[in-house]
Amino acid sequence: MALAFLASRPGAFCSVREIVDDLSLPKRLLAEVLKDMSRATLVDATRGPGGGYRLAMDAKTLPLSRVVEVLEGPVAIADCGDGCSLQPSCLIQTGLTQVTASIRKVLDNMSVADLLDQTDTPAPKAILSV
Amino acid sequence: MALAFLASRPGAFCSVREIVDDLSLPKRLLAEVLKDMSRATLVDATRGPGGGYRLAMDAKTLPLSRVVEVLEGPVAIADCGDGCSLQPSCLIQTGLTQVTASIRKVLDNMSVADLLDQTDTPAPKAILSV
DNA sequence: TTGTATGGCACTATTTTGGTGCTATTTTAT
DNA sequence: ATAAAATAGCACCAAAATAGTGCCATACAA
Repeated sequence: MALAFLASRPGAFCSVREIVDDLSLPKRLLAEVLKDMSRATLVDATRGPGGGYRLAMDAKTLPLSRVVEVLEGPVAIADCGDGCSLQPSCLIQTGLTQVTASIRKVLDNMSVADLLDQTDTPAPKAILSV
Repeated sequence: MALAFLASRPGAFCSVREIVDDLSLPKRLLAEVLKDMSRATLVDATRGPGGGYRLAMDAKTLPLSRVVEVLEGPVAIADCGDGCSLQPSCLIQTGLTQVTASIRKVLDNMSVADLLDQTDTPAPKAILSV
């Protein structure tokens, strides 16, 4: 939600207060999240009065997969691989990998700009054809 | 994993013990899960000696979306809608709905048969084209 | 130099999820 | 008949993940 907010005000630095007032989110929590995103260079930050955050790039070039990775770690539906004790007898590991890959593609092909409500977004580019 | 196991033994009733021994899963837990699936008619169950579970349909006709719904409820990446307090100020509700729809499509188009390790599965049919 | 704003880190609390205890009921083989 | 094998149901516990807070340091601009 915060990234969408920033995307709706391209280039402008928005303070946590500003965002929180508009979106009615817990201030401290959003601050924490934006710090993480700042560390991951998804957003630029400036301090002091008039400071705040802004997207570090065009919202169209920021895929959701990147956002998910920053907030929740690698895109996955299960912790398969390396240390899983079930691995030897697991019949579906490669299958799960395929599912994960497909979901990852969905997130790769949808950007923060696409996420924003379709008030001015022309056409979403993430279409799943079977 | 259990459904894949059952898919690998089409038509045969497999007991919880049998599955658990092969897959090294907690017996009691798998029993619970299979009960849920039985209630949801994903699997058939018979009691008594020689009884157990089997898939209620061809593994190819059982989409992963159905399995997810039974085990975890409606496919969703957030509880948007009705009772969400953030809804009025939320800028991404329709966007999230689109993401969910795309992910749902992935799960709709992949079956338990596809999930099974590609030892005899010809070609996965869930391919994501952009 | 003061007020506004982010940076960092540790910590608490709540929810979700993995897992268990116990008992009843159905079914088949002896 | 009856005992053993198996599912059905439900409440409960434990561990892990996630939402949220406290506190202080640091930077920046008027």
